[in-house]
Amino acid sequence: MTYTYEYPHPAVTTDIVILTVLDGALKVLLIKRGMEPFKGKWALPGGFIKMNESLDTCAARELAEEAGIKDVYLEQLYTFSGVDRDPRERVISVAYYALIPGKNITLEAGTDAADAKWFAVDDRPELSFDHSQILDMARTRLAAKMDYSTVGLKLMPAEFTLSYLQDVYEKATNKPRDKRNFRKWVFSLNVIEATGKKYSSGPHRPAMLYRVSAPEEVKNIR
Amino acid sequence: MTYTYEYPHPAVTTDIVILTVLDGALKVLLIKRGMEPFKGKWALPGGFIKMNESLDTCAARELAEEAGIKDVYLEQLYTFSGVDRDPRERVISVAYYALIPGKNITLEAGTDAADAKWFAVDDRPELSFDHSQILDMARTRLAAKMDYSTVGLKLMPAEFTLSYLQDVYEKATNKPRDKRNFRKWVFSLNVIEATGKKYSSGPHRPAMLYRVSAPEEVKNIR
DNA sequence: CCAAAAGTGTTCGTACTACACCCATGC
DNA sequence: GCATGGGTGTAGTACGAACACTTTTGG
Repeated sequence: MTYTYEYPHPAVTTDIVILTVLDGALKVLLIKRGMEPFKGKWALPGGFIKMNESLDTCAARELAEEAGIKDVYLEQLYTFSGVDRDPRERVISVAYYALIPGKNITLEAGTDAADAKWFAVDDRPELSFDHSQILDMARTRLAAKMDYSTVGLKLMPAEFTLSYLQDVYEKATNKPRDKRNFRKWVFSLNVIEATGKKYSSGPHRPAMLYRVSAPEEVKNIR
Repeated sequence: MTYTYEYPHPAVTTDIVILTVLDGALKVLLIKRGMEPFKGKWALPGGFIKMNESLDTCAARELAEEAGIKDVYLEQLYTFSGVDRDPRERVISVAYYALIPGKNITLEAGTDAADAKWFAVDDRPELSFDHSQILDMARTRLAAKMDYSTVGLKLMPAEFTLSYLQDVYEKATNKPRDKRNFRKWVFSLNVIEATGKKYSSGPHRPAMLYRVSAPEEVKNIR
């Protein structure tokens, strides 16, 4: 079956930058391409939009299909439209970024899950298409947004220590923070609460565990 | 001539929210539609992308064709993709916003220029498609961005007084500013410089005229 | 008792807020 | 000389930045 139009139409895809902090570094999930073009090279997960879904839905679907990831924070980033960005045909890509907790990540089997892998954003292979540019923009946006909103909490698991939270902030924004100032700042936001539990991780004082008070909400600061 | 694809492709358009401060209010340029759907109703200028142009180019072209406006600040806003946002066919719209100085505006004749008109954003007719939603987002984005960047200067003519600048900021962000504090703030940014000229507008002390130091640059603050 | 990370307060500087009067001009 | 908008300074407050030691635990 084919589809015919009176005027030429571009193809439209979503590409998703899936970010997390894992093993002490900001990481991105990449997929090894199984088909031309760029066969065997790494790329962001993504795919063509269907006629009966919105872009948000498309991004969420691709995330589930290609990476086995569901129910995560997903936000539209930017739309890329370079005329020659895809060698096959004219493709306009609406980029999204997703934030997921760095703990308890199991890459469930998707279509290509065997070829999905986490890479440190700062030590990544050459990417397909203009995906390197997209990744850079996602990273910049995340760093900026963590300073004026509470998106950073989307990188947190259900329960976490303040040291872990600080580490995630430092890795995601690539800036060191002072321990006492960071804690004062977080508490002043009124977005986390103590669970009452403690977490022992070695021969030293155990840390208090916290949770996000309103997990769904992302509020702007300032 | 027709165009055929193996899979269905959506149409892609750009829609442009052209904003300015005019007669003491934030205004948007709307165009009366000459064709169905929504014939006779007001809409944002915009149109379908061509196969050999990027979205930025498309937005700039539509701006020139439909409103006769060239060489202005233009920034991608968001991509709208509701399945039923256009009754004709599946259309994905990449929204842009443009900022232009409120003085010396002459609506040069474009294709539909006779039917282009400025409306106060707060007192506008019912809009076609989802353009009301797009306009609201542009307005919110502008107000936010004027607090942490120097985009606001894109609303300034070549030479302007500080009172006029303050008025534009107040109208665009919908918040009053203290005169002395506003002036201190602007000067601390180091983005405007005195021309040495004065401007008399009535039976009172004439105002100093200023210009933007680096007209092309838009820098982030904080 | 030793090593290791958790937890905790104070001081300082800067930036934003609030606020009221004199100045220069046209008529 | 009077009406009108243009132009200016200071004091108080709040927020971010810098900075070091005690606490609790496991081994």
